[in-house]
Amino acid sequence: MDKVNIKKLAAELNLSAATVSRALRDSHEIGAATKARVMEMARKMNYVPNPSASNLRSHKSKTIAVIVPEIANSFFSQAINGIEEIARAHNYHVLIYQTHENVELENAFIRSLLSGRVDGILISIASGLNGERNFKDVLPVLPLIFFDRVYEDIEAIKITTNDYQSSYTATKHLVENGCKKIAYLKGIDHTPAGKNRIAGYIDALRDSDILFDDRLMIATGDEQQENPDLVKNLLLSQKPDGLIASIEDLALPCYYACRDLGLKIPEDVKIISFSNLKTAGILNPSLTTITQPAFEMGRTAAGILFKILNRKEVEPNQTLVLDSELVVRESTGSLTQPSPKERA
Amino acid sequence: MDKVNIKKLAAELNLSAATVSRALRDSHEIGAATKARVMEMARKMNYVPNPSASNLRSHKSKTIAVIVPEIANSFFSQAINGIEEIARAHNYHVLIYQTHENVELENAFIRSLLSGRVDGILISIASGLNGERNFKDVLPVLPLIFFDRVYEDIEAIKITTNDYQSSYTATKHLVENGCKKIAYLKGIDHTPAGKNRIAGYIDALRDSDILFDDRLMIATGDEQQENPDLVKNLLLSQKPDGLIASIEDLALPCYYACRDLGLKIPEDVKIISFSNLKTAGILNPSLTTITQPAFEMGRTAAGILFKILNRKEVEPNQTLVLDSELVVRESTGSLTQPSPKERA
DNA sequence: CTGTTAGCGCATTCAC
DNA sequence: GTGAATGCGCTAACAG
Repeated sequence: MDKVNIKKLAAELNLSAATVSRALRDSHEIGAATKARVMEMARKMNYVPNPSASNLRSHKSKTIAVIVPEIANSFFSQAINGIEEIARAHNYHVLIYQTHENVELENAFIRSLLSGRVDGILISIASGLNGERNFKDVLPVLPLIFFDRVYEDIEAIKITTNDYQSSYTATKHLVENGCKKIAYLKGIDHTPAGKNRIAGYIDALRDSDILFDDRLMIATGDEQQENPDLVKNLLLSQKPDGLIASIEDLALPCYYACRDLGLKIPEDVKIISFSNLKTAGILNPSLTTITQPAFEMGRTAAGILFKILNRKEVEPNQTLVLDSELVVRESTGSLTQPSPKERA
Repeated sequence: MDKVNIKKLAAELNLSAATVSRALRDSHEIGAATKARVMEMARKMNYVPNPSASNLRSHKSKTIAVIVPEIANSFFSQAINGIEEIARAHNYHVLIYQTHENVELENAFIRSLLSGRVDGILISIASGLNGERNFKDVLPVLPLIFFDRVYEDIEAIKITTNDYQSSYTATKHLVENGCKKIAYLKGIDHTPAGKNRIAGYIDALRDSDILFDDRLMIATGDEQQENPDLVKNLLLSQKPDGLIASIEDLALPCYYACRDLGLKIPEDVKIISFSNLKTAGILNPSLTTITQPAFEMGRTAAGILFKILNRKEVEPNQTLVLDSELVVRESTGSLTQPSPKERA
């Protein structure tokens, strides 16, 4: 039975419930000897505190929420990994919600979290057009930290990656490897990340004295089905010698499009894709990827949240920008060192 | 402020707290008119119920826990995706814990969940040697459902995939495609899944009149670093013409080993890997994979849990076996249809 | 159909 | 240092 509560512990120890409660919380006004006795008995009786009762009284849930578009996405699952580790270190619990890019669902989640169920929220927002968002209602009530998919129209703590820079670097990398016509495959292009990636591409072209040709920049769809054809059409009509896939899901369509057309990678077309798949190099030894520090981002976001929860100094409304990594794989077989085992 | 509670609502409405509570919970003993009034006022006053108070009284947390070895693993993240969707449909919240294959951590999580924090647990157990497990202490207190990594020494509801059959099929597939010497790369081999995969391989060889040669079955390590070399040694010393990678992480080492040795896939060596990576086909058009129905498994496990929570009929101690899928990719470019968009 | 009473388990006043 | 009382917000049990 799980009926062991503070009262029973107290009775067993000939102490009052208040004393036991204090001893368990390691209060300074309890003698060391008593504390030891209480702890010992708690262990022996297999006492487990009731979090609901504790929350109700203390207004601390020991729980944080993570809201992301999709869990089964290598970036977000790595970020959640990082968050979970930090939470665990603080003896906190982690609630997970996925919005599937649906803003209304996101709002519903947030609303339901305004009830004291959690002490803070980490969010990577849904890409749905920025309709009604009620983030402003959250901030006075709970710490809210944005990571990766940040919300622009609000002053808050935000953690992103240098999308502009990495896209710029990627484009430059292709130029330096001889590409003259570099195409860009857009993903979700109304987010800050999407915009920054496009800007980096365009600026890198400009700085390389290559004329930007908007026929080389195409929108892609949600479905895996159509994208290979979109890329094929692009390859046929524009004959680019380089491709930048601005999101992970576009790497595979590029690969298949090239194969179907008999184009060799990287001899005929060089490809760089944004991707957090650890096995991305598998695609082709020549596939260069831009990898976001998802795990680190999760840890960082959670770290800041716990600083706030522990009332430590935190720079308000800061925007932290973490570096992405351009991973170039040589066809010699020695692949650039992947990031070290993350949980080491 | 979030100070609106049932009492204030009641005062505003000239009703008792109990009536308001019942109205909000849509109790059948409240008149439609009153319900409407209450709901209206609740909305107007922006009332959000306090879950801790509710839990404390009702012993229902509206929360379930998911315990997995790693979140950032395509199989588990897809499973969590499925779980989250079902939980969402039931207006439940989902707590996530990762054990990193550490049994003690797993025990600690479970122990902390015996406090009323959750109404049920879905678990895929850590692979650490089956030391002290306290699953038996859980069952009388909470519904506990095992998925994928099930615990053998307990009577409980378990959901797995047909590891034996899929490994058997994979081996047969290689034989039918001309392989005579098929090597097997072991992952974690003391789990039921690991054992079943090995058994399927061995039985398929036997049924194909191929002598099992244990030099063709090698253990692999945790680190990406060493595995390519292990595979290389195997390829050099045994010269197999087929490889079965029993876990996802082994596909890449196989690929690199072949490349480093100048072996062509699939001409010189055919490879089949267990893998849940949607982009696995990316490796090589000829890579055949065995894909587990992770999403479906998550949905199924959660579905059964909610049946239990809703006191519906559930066959006790059932073991459900879902089918894995052998996905053969043709080098013609038409890849076998991937599973349909999961959240459709 | 609605109100009154009581108490879930704990942490925080105050006393002493 | 410790104990006795009080109430966090809600819902179950019992009235009526």
